[in-house]
Amino acid sequence: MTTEPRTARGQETKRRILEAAEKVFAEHGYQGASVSKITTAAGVGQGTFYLYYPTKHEVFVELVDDLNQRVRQAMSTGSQRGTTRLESEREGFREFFRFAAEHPAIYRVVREAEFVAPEAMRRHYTRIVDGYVQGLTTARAAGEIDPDLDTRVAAWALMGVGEMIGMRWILWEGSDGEVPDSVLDQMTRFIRQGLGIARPTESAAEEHS
Amino acid sequence: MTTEPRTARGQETKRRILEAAEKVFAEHGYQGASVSKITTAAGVGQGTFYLYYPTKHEVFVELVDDLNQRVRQAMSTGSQRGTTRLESEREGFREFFRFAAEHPAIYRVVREAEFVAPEAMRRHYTRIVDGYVQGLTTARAAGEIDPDLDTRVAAWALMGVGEMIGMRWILWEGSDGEVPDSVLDQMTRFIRQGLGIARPTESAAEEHS
Amino acid sequence: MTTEPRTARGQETKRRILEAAEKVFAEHGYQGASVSKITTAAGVGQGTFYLYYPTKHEVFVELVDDLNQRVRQAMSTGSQRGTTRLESEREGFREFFRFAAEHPAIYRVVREAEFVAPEAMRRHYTRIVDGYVQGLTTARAAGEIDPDLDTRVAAWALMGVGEMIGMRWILWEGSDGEVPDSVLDQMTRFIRQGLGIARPTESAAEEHS
Amino acid sequence: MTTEPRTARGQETKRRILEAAEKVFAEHGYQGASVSKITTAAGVGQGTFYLYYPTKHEVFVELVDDLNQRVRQAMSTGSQRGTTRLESEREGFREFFRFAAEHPAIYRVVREAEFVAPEAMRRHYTRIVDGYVQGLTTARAAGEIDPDLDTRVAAWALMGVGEMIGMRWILWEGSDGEVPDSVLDQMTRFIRQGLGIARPTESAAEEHS
DNA sequence: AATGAATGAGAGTTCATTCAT
DNA sequence: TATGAATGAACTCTCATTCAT
Repeated sequence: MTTEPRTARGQETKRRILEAAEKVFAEHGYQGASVSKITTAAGVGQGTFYLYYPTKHEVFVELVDDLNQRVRQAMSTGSQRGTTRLESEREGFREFFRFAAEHPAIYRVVREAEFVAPEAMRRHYTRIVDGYVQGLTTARAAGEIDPDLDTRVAAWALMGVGEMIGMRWILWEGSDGEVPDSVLDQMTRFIRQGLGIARPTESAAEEHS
Repeated sequence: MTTEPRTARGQETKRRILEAAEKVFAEHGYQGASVSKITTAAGVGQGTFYLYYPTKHEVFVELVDDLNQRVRQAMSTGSQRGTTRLESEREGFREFFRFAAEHPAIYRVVREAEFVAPEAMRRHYTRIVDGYVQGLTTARAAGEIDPDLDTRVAAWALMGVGEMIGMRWILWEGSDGEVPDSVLDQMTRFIRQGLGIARPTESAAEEHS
Repeated sequence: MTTEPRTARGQETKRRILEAAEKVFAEHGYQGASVSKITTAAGVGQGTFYLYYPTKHEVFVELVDDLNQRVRQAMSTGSQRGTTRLESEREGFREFFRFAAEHPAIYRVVREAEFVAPEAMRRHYTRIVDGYVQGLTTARAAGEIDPDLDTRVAAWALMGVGEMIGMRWILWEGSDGEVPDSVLDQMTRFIRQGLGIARPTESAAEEHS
Repeated sequence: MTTEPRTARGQETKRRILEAAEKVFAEHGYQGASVSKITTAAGVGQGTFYLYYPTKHEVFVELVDDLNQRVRQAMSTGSQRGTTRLESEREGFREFFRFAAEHPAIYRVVREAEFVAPEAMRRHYTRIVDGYVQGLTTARAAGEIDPDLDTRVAAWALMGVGEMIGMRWILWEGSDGEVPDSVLDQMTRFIRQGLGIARPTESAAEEHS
């Protein structure tokens, strides 16, 4: 739905607009953001915006999709660091929180977007949940988690836990917030038990005080 | 911050404006709602609005607080129906979902509000979480739940689970959605385990197929 | 489709806007006219315009209808001055030209409007033609004109003659143009013969030098 | 005022732009047409337009002149088919209507142009009228028409009749409208009488039922 | 010759808010 | 208490035109 530039110069311009959009949306929210704020931030003329995006709504959608891709990438990277299911979850969340802390936009803007671009939002959440479902299904097959758990419901529950904790400790605690280890520990404990994962052996350090 | 009417007629007018505001915000979101839409829906003149509310923002805050009160009331009622901690949680959520299904506004609008009225939002979430913390603390003292769990973190986690499941099954599944019992069961199971509540005796019916 | 003011003050304002619109449309044409030019000319704020007219298009339609009413009134008045069919036609045209000379807007704007508000234009022309048809039908019944003439076709033909002559001699000859008597005479002669009206007796003065 | 291409390739390009302009102006009117729509329709880059036309206004003028030439050609051809003055008029109009039916653009666009390019319009009308004047003058010299008629006034009257009938029966009756023979007959009758042409002998078929 | 990129002025329209009645 | 009138700033979006390649 967006127009692809045909020259290198154009691509550069479009990229700058998208970056500016992220900054502006993050600072003012969807409604508070205006095309003119975006173009000013990007250092281009107002009309230039419409060369690449038909509407303000459309940049927003592209931005959400872009952020979604990046956050999933981050989570996936974190997840692969873990050797057990639990470690995977924990590291996935850690990366998620880190990403969120570096891009508070994703929280604020994405949450606000439910009203303004529902499809984009659903795509966003669904994609993340799909990742969880896959991981959980594999884990269940391997006997690592409660065999009676519905992986889809569990996945949405995990999503919710992560989102809420993130909102509370990252967004609310000032802009450079970070989820403290103690909270991450408690959260991991809750999730471990919720998923029915056996308690790690004493040697395994669950509690990184 | 809002002006209290001095006559009965005035009270009636203010009430009608608030009701209209709920309807209009629910339908159009915060930005899409206009004062004129609200006054039209309320059947009063445009100027009348400003007799009771100094700004559009202020009705919104009052509305959020009002909804918050009602949702907490509903949850509390449900909660008291339960005889064990687990039943309390389950019934609390059930009422929460029921309320949400009847007032999809609360989800949409409240979620959107994060940006537009952050203080109101924090108050909203904090109040609900406070209720949870209280319940959980009592339960922990009674030995009903995992003694090592940080009740505050757990409360936020519960909040997140409820919100996300509600969003997914109530808002997304069409407007008259309802969370199916099977999902509520799975969710309850996840929470029971997460909180470290002992499995109910066989006689207790956890699985309402 | 326009909003009626509920107070005297409002009516006055709406009237001023319509008057300003006539002036501005006359000067700049439909496209060249802007709402802001109109409101400036009317001495009101830009937003005030939208209190009474939903769009620029809508004032235009109201204006065309208004002009139409006035021009038909003028023609009718002139027409009634004549004692014979021919005199009626002649005097009707004379008034038409006089009106057009005083309101060059009607020509320019109305002609331009075919593209921008076709319905309004058709209404305009049809109403005028209807007047002609009525007059011609009566005259035909009275044996005053060619009995084999289709009054509808004749009416459109008359319309065309008047419009074109008016455009040529009023609009083109400078803004305060007036159709010279000699032209009106020639035109009347053409029409008299075209309609098959018997030549007036010598005593009757057809040629008003 | 337009730039003449120096190569065959350039000529081809300019021609394509003019053709595209006709289509686009016909569809959207003068203001609704944009240079970018024209260049897109022509399949050339936006900048290319300005190689051949200094402004949007200028293509329009060229287009009007072009259409004028074609319509006069068509009328002339029809006219020459007639053996008497009356037949000439009738056949001229027939071709005019045929052309208009095939190019509704000419009506709409040309009429709209009065405001946007008055000089072009006057040239357009004047040229057609000049043709009439010439024909009528010849006919008058040959004693075919009313010797007291001012040929110039009569020519403008004829113009008006044709335009109005065409507008009514071609533009309004759906896009593939055609002036019915009965209307053409009536119109011819009106004109014949108006011009003071003697009634054709019985053998001549005036009424093509 | 041809093009896509870029621009900024200006368009129509909305709306929270103020004010006179 | 209640109201409709009025406003102007701000918004999104369009477009004729210029320019570097």
